Amino acid sequence: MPADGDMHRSEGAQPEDASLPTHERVYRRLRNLILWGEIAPGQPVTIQGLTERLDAGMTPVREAIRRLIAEGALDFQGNRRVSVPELTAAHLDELIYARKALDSRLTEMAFSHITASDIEGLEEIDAALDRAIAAGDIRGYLDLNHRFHSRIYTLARASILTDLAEGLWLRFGPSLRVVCGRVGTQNLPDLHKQAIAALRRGDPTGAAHAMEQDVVQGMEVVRTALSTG
Amino acid sequence: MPADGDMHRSEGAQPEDASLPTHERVYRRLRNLILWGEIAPGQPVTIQGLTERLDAGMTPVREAIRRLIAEGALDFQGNRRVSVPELTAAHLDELIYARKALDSRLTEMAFSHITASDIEGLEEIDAALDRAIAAGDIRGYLDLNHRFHSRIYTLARASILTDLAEGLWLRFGPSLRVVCGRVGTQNLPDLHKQAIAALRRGDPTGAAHAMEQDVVQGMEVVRTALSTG
DNA sequence: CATGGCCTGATTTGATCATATTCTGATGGA
DNA sequence: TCCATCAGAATATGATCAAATCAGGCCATG
Repeated sequence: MPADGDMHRSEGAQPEDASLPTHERVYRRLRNLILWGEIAPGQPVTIQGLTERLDAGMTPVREAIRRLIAEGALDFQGNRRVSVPELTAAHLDELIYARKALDSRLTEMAFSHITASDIEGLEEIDAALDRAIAAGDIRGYLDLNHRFHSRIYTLARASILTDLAEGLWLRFGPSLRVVCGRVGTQNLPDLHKQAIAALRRGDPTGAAHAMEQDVVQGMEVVRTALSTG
Repeated sequence: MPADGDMHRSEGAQPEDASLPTHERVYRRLRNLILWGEIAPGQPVTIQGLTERLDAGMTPVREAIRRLIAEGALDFQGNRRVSVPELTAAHLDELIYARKALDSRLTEMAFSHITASDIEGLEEIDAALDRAIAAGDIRGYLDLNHRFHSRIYTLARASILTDLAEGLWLRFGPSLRVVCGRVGTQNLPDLHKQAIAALRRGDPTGAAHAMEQDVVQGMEVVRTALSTG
């Protein structure tokens, strides 16, 4: 009977706050630190430094670091040295290729499962994204842009490809923030509306193509910013 | 002075024996256990079981498991349960798509750097692979086939795409062994010679296409074996 | 009286920490 | 310039604590 059980679910502000194991919490916090550029690329990462900064024991920190290394978000430089990797032009080419392949395919797959309310959800995110751009809210733009793509991944119900795609965000995310600080929000690409329109009209190939273009344009902004920086 | 230290290097057969950190050694051994199907898909993996089996402390085992979970080689099923994931038809579709995209692209990129001696190295591996097929040596076939692809990845000098591609091997490797036990080695695909010929004649697109076909055919063998099993 | 669900406690397993050990990189003297 | 010493950080262990699973018995019910 559903009378008891499942009480006081409301406590905790962020969804990350629940009584998850410490290593999981440390992992997420550290990942966000990296993703939001609060640990700059090239900067070394020490275990003991993190135990203080995150107020956690060594074992959880250690596991979080290993995990992020495996995901490519951190770089293990042989001699016990760990740092946030810096994005090179060559790496960017690889990332563009992989993201094109993954995001377009996932968009195509999402079409098979998508419902009208799913599309509305995407439009909501995109509308919020427009507001963030108009307001010059860079952090909001980055967050919502990621959320838009991430939502599509979820709809595709393709766990492996989603894993791969999310993993790529960890690799260029740290540089995104640096880059956007220089570029501003005025001419950021947003082909999301084209993708949504294609989904609505029942054109998965068109949607996939639009998303692919969105990815390319976004990554090209990064490239120019990197080369001029 | 090299007089002392570094004595009796000869013990231990594999090259994995060197004085690497324990967590690294544990990681590799565990990865091989998974890759060679010695831990069957679906079978649970416990930390304490591995500390005994691999004769290591808890911390290194723990780190190795986290790493393999992050790489998708192990599956963390909510409540502390860790196991080798089982390959479904849907997962196989995703893997085929990703491998097609990655292997073909990496072959193309390898062409830019490839030398005559590199090609000879590939031919050597492929010749050994033929011998393994003729001898019905399944394990040898699997090992050499992986080595062939892996060599190409190395030549491409694309660290991110290589990471992704190697990660995929961890996902279907465990099932490969099971599958090949049923199929035998007679009609295993080997389009490597076409790829090598294309590389030799200076045709990167042809080489990429050949490798893509090789991947597809190999994965299709897995698919039929999975569906009939 | 037999059966099935539920509860409880024992055991297994995971999570975390404090600590000992080893290794790296740097510094300073020969 | 090179080597030895030294500080500091990472690696690794085992102990301890907490959580979850499983088994077996109890009670209610048919």
